[in-house]
Amino acid sequence: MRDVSLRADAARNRSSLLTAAVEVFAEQGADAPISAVAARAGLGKGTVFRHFPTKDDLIAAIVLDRVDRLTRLAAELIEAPDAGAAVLEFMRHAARQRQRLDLSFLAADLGVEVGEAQLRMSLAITALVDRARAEGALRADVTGTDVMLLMCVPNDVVKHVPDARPDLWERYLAILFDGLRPEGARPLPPF
Amino acid sequence: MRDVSLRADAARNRSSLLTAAVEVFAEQGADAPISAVAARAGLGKGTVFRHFPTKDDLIAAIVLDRVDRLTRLAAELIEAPDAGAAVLEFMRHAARQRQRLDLSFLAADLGVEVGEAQLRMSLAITALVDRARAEGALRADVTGTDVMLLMCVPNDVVKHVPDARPDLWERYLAILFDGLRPEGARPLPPF
Amino acid sequence: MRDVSLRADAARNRSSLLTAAVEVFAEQGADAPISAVAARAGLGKGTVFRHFPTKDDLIAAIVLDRVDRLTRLAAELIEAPDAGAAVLEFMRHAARQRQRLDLSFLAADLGVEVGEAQLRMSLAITALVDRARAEGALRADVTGTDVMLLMCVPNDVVKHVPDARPDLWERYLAILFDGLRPEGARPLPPF
Amino acid sequence: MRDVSLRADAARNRSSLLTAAVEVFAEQGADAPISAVAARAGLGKGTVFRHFPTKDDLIAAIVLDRVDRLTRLAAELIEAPDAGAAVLEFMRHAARQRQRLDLSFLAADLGVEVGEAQLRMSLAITALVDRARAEGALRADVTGTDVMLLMCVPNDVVKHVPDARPDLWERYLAILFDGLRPEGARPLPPF
DNA sequence: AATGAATGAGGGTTCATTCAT
DNA sequence: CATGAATGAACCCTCATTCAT
Repeated sequence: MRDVSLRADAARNRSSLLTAAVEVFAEQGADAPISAVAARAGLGKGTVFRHFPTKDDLIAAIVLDRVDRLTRLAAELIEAPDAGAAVLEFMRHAARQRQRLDLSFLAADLGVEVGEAQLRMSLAITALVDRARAEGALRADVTGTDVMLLMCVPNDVVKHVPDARPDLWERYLAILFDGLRPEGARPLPPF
Repeated sequence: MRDVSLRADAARNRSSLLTAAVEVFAEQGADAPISAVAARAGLGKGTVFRHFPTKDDLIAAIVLDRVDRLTRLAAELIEAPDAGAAVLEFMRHAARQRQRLDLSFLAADLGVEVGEAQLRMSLAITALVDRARAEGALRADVTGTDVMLLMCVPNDVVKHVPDARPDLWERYLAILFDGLRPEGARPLPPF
Repeated sequence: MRDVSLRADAARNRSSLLTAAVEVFAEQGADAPISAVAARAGLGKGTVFRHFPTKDDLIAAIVLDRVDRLTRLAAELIEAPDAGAAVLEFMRHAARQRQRLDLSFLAADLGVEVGEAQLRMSLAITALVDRARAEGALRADVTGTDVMLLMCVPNDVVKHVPDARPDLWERYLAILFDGLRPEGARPLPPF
Repeated sequence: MRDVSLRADAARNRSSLLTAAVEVFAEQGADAPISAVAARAGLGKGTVFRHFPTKDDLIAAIVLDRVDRLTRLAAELIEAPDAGAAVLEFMRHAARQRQRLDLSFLAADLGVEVGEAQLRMSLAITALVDRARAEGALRADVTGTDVMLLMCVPNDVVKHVPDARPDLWERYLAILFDGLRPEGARPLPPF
């Protein structure tokens, strides 16, 4: 009973830390000190290291969480009736994540676990995109990898606009998605 | 003549430093140590300081150079016969710069000089884009600011792909530019 | 009790650091490197920062300690039966502090806290001096401020004598105090 | 003819540098950068080192100048009719030098030349003081060394008073000199 | 002889990480 | 388990000094 409760505590702390880290890194960038994360979570600095032996581990955990979330989303959307709308919906979700951990969350050096998660996400997105393409909702020469690479663009772009309206990213998602549609598509350079 | 040669030495060093800094920052990110830049340039650490009193000054110099280059390019292209092709050419150039100092080079806190240069670039791009739009080469609801924000995307996107072919960015420029064309354009959310 | 012991450790270190800093600054001047202080205290460089976020904070802490000590001393001596002897005693104590942080500890830019402490000290000294003057133990035209400015002189003077006997400062305190006595006093230029 | 003019140039530069150094060190302290001295003198940094191979050499030169000046002054005053007034005059001169190179100009590690100059000054002052003491203008137990050590006190003391009237040092010279007079003198601790 | 560019040692400060309590 | 004190590597920056021009 006791260690159960302890584990509950630990799990709660781990979760607080992840939340705090996402916030802090979003606000201050990924080079924010660990102490800031600890403070935000209302915990001691040492506790962060108990849960994440390394700062990189903490970042990896954040990315893992995010990637898995997107994988699940893609898996759900695969059953949507309108595949094109599903891809758009997927990109909308990806872009909405107002986290400063931008495209770099695709970085290669985040450990095996994250790598595997990225692979799973890649497969799920590819499935989604393949279906949309088959239905003619996307241009013929676009792949799941393309979508994966592009999905953060709206958010990234907007990050550098001071005082932007919070939904400005939708504008760039729209432009981008128009570029993914079959209408008026010109042949793409190879991948 | 003599003091010219003196300055020639210094100017060459300054230029070496800028080149080295672009390379190093591209490889390691903008938080690479100044000493790495100095080493790459084959110069002493103190020499960097002599030319750029602050690391921020160094970064600002890089950005200033890049921005001014783009401004000049836009100014030249304004006279091109095909305005749409000119915008594409402009974006191609912007995307080709293999520098990790990505979109963030639009950041606000780089000093007045850079701010003014950014404004000049913004005006030049807007002129270019306005003309292309007037000719029907771009969708009716796209602005110079949009292009300015999007021009680095191809490069940014590709940076996270390990072992990518060096011209992969062209693929994403093509997608993006298709999104900027009038064909199949659906109305955009406001800026 | 336990966290008391934790704090006891930290407090001991803080105190070691202050002691070490006083010694090192006395020997090498206030521009001695922080690392020297740390080494003298047998602690890591970072520990100094933990306790005193800035070198100036460390200096301010030393000065604050010294000023408060003198304020307490003056407050005690105000009840002494012989006010003239009390002032002499006070100056003796002030001069005895073998610290190279000499008169400059009256410098203005040490932060509010030190400023307030200096004010308190000033008031306490003035009270002491006023009483002594009223009793005829000091010349009529001397003020607390004068004493405050002069109290470090014996120590300062002696610091430049190589191989001086350790109590040489008493000689100059005697001369100085004779100058503060009413006997043979000639009118002073104004403050 | 030419190298004569060159030497004249050099001598003028040397003198400019000394003046500039005195000013700069007085304003910013002795840790002011050499470049500040060079700038003040309107010369290049390298020229400073041509004249004074080391910063310490520059400081030594300043001190040497000052010490010799005081030696000459003492030598002149030895012939004054009123020996007591002569000592006071001497101290007045010493105190008037508004230079931040305070008492520390007695420091031991300034090189042989300065050491010898200090010795000469010491002898000259001692002669002056001995005569004044013999005439009963100074207390019987005061020595030339005492005066040498005390002569900078007025200036030192005042340096720490913000917004002091420029002649405030006279006040402390008066107090000090009253302490050196025979009236009311109490026996001194030994040297 | 003068200049100022180049150098690199050294100082203050930050922060990931370890560890005693 | 949690805490936060201690640590030291690493960074930016300053400046005395050297040296090519």
